[in-house]
Amino acid sequence: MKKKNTKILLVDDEPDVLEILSYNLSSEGYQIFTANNGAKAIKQAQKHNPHLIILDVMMPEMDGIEACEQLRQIPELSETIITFLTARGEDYSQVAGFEAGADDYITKPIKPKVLVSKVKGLLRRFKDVELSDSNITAGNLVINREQYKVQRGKEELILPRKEFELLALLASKPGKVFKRDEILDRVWGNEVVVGGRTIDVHIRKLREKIGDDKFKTVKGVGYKFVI
Amino acid sequence: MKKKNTKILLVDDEPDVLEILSYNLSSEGYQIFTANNGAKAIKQAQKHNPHLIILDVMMPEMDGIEACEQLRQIPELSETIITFLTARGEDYSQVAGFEAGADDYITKPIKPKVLVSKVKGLLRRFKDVELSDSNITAGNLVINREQYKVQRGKEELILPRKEFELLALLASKPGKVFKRDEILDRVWGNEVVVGGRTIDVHIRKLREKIGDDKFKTVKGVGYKFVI
DNA sequence: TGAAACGTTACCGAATGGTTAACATAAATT
DNA sequence: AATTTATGTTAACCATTCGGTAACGTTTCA
Repeated sequence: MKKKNTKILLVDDEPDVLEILSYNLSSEGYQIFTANNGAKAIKQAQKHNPHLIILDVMMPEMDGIEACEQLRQIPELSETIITFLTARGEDYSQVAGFEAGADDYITKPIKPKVLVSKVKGLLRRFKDVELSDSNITAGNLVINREQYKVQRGKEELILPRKEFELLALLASKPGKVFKRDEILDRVWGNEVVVGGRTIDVHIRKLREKIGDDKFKTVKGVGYKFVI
Repeated sequence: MKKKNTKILLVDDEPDVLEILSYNLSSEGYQIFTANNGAKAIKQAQKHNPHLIILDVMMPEMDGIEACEQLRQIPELSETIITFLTARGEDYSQVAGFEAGADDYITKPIKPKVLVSKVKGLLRRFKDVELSDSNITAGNLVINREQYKVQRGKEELILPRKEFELLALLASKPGKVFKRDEILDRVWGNEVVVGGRTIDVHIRKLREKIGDDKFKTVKGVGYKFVI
């Protein structure tokens, strides 16, 4: 899964903290939602079903611990990772936090680099589960995301990254036509702007390696992978 | 043996940590003793002859390593399992810990569930027999984390720490591509920031020692170990 | 037929990784 | 404690390849 589709909910009563977290994480490409108290956090969580929730312990009214406990009651959020923000040295809140069902904690003051790598680490766990048995099988192709390789029958193909991503996308739903927009979005990402012929060239390369017949052009729309 | 008769000695200088460990383990039915420094730990151990000692590495005065070494001198405690509490990523303390005679380690932050199941596991091992299965076998390599040794066929390789950790990580899932991010995170730890070529250099050394063909580069993604 | 969309090729620049040596630091040895 | 050795990291440079674009060719369909 692309970062773009990874949702993070930030909960803190201080706007400044929200802002810095927000800035750092969204510039990493995550999709960010925020809430400034426990009640709103729960609403947001139910609405967006985020992958990760970063929760300040110290908040007026409903504190982080309580919010966490309530979040953990929501079945849809059972797979969500919850991590606390605590001031350094507040050991007790860590203890209570784990009891309330948190998976980790992040200590203030927040260092952007540490934050980002911590978040990556936490999400990796989630991704690993997602990816672990996510081999795509399409026709005589087996696409293994974890190993970044493609098997066609007995032979093993190693594709460059973009080609691999493109193939993986198309083959994830054989027969489905992916619009050019959609392909750009999911393989290249929204930020990057590339020229009009770029996709074609990559399709060309795939056709060369995998077989002309596997990739059909739907004029005016996009491409599809057929078995 | 009934849990009720299983004695556990907890040693940590932070009362909060003692409290949570104590709470979780005693609610599992174990008989708990505590100490807040190395010297007291030794006294307690001699007095109660516990089955398991959980020892924080970082303590003022006598640290966990030293305490462990002294505990290991006591003949009555030869059957006692000693496990360390370490912060995640403190690889070295693990090494030193094993050298000092520890049987295992538990990483902070402590998650109650993990703690309990780990403790159960340790005690089960104690009941059964000594059997270390923390060896990774990949191809003709046997990687022994406990002894920090690598065997290739009959010959025994001693690798420097980082090289060993890197190899152990890659070989833990042969075929899986580990992204550079992930490698940095898991071998170097997420606070440490090292230059961009550091991983490459270590891969180079491994390739020299283990074999060029075992380590494949996936450009733009990372490295994988292949059998 | 001609405009729009896609296909193809060749080429270039940037990104990425490889390699070596030098430097820094930690460990071991005396 | 001083010296030597081993390990870890960085810097500098090289080699490769990947991704993208331009330019032109081809198909499609009104």
